[in-house]
Amino acid sequence: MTPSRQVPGRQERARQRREEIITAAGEMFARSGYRGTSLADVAARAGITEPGLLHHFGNKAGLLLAVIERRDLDSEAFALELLGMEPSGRLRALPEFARRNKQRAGLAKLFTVLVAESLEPGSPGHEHFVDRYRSMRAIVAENIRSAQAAGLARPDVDPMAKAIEILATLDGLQTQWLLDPEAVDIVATVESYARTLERDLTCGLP
Amino acid sequence: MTPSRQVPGRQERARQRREEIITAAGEMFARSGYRGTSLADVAARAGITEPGLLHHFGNKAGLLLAVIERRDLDSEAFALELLGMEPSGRLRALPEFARRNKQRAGLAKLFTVLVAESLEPGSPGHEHFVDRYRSMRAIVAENIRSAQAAGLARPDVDPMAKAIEILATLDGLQTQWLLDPEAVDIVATVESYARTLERDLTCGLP
DNA sequence: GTCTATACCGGGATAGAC
DNA sequence: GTCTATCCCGGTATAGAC
Repeated sequence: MTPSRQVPGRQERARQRREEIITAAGEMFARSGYRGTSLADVAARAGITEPGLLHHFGNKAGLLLAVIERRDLDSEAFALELLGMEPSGRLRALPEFARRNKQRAGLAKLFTVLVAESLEPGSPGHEHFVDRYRSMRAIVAENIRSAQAAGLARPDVDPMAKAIEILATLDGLQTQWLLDPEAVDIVATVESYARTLERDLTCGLP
Repeated sequence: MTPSRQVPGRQERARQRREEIITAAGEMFARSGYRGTSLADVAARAGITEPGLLHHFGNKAGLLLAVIERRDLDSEAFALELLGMEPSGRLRALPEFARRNKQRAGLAKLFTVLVAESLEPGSPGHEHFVDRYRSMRAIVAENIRSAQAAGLARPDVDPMAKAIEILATLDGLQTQWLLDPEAVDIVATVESYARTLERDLTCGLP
């Protein structure tokens, strides 16, 4: 029997160590990208040696996948939160999303940087991001469909085309903001876009 | 006196060589990013040795800047073309832009990849892309302003906010398309977005 | 202007002790 | 599970001949 105790056990300690390393790696990847970050960079920041690091993740790509996985848990939590809301209030939640992202700019940057590094088929994260976008598009499209069914959106918009467009805009706003935070107020522009979207979906509606 | 002749002179030959190298570098940067590409990769593709390559550009960052400069000439040509059109026809030119970009996917990818690698202040291309986005936003905003003055767009949209939003959407559509060309038809989605935009700018207009 | 040769560093990864 | 030591590769860049 392996008794569970108050004091962290061996496995628990290891898990914590892993989490610390993933956090360190995420910070470095956001700054310099996957390719621009060395295992030594991550190891130094996590207070471990390179072999110690590789013990947990096998190789550098394994570390990347762990970082991506962690980020996904975070964004999934947000998606669930959004889906738990009234359909009519989801648009209004967008600025709140932006506000939260602004607090954790590192996470936003991580996503933007890793997607760009994953454009090429065969790169370590490629499959993952392809799948992820497909499922995000499907979720948003389904939302639009239900809004249409409820009479909250014009029936003549193509849900998938609009879903692509919405994700595109949010991504693009984020990129411009990350590049030049002085010139682009992410919260204000997302707020403005939410109004655009509301107008767009309801324009000409009885 | 240095006579200009029919046969390419020494300087002309050198310029051509430079252009060939820049082309090769652009292709490699688009595929693997700046950081993921080695001078050896570029040299091999251009049919030259590494020292030969460095003779022309000094160092790797110099090569990057040359690639960026070339890409800019291309996009400036498009901007001028667009500005030469009737204001009312510019929206309809967007899909044509997308169609052209589709033919030269490498150039689109190059831009997307390099922007992401330039998010961090201090990276080789950072200043350049900050400036470039600022001027693109200014141009688009000015276009919106003149459309408003001509009664072609609702006067209550903030031109700069809308400019940010338009560039964001086009960038984001491009990213999704590059990541997953099977799932995202870039021409169709840009066409759809152009309609969105037209509706948005004129919705409720007398 | 392009080459060969080479310096020199930093990268990822492994072996094996503790 | 973490360390030290080490391997070996590939990276950028320079020196100097032609």
